Amino acid sequence: MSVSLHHLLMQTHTKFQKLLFGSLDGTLSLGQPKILDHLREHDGDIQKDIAAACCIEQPSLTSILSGMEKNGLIVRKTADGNRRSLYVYLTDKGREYAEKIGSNFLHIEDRAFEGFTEAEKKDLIDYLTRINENISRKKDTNE
Amino acid sequence: MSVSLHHLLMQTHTKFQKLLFGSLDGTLSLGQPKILDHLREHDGDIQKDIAAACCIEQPSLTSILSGMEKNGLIVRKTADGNRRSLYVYLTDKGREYAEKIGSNFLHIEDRAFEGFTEAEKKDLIDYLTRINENISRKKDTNE
DNA sequence: ATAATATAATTAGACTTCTAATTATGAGAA
DNA sequence: TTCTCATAATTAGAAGTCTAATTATATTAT
Repeated sequence: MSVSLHHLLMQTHTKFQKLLFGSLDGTLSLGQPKILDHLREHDGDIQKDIAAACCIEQPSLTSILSGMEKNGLIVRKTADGNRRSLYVYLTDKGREYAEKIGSNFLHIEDRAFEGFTEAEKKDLIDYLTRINENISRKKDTNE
Repeated sequence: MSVSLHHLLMQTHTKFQKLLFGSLDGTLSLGQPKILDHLREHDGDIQKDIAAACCIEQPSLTSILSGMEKNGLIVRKTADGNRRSLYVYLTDKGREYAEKIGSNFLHIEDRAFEGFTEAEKKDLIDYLTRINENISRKKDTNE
């Protein structure tokens, strides 16, 4: 019996996360890096969209953002007279950490791809994207 | 800027986990399935090895196993006059759930691999294995 | 044998994450 | 307008996860 896909995904994802976290200076807590990494390219998203992109539920995000706001990494604002949605923005301090995280992720990916040709890299990304689409699709129960 | 590897891993792994959990009957809590899946083929492992295989720290495992033992899914025993290591065994009830989990994982993997040729499947597994080795290796700091 | 070191598991305490329920707001229909 | 339904965020409470420190046991060296 060979290695299962889900076990490989678990192992690889967990190691990635731990490598990133270990590359930081101890200021951030475990749930924060992924949020900062997302905001780095999506500053101003509303909370609902951040939660979806970071693969966590909204209540989990509420909890993490409260800590981040208290520590001056982000601010939450309403806009357009819409008082239901909250728009989230990086502060200068948050931006600094976000850039650091982005850069560290790049280094870790370089290391992960050591020995890969460009074609292999592309294939892996394509395969994972297809896997992702396959399991995201609502299951066809009747055809 | 294309999708990053770590984001794809996060997304795919999380969806895998949620699909599996959603396929169960609500009896198990979130941390338990991966332990049962491991014990399915490694009954009698000591806790240290289970933690490593399931990519969690020992204290996290202690916490999950306590609940599982209380719910009659596993038992912990000493052996060989060694009172330091604890060997973990599935009960009949635990075995039932473990088999169910194994079978559900297979179905989810089938769905994940929809549209893949055998060669593509093999390549994906190989690539992930290489990624995994690359980021597991101690970093060469001086050569 | 005894002391020093290493190892397996646990405890303690903080943060993350989940689901279910609640609050507040927005949008659409009668 | 006003009622109903939908949506965004939060609260509440339980379980998972982490690191640091502790307990208990085993191994190694003197």
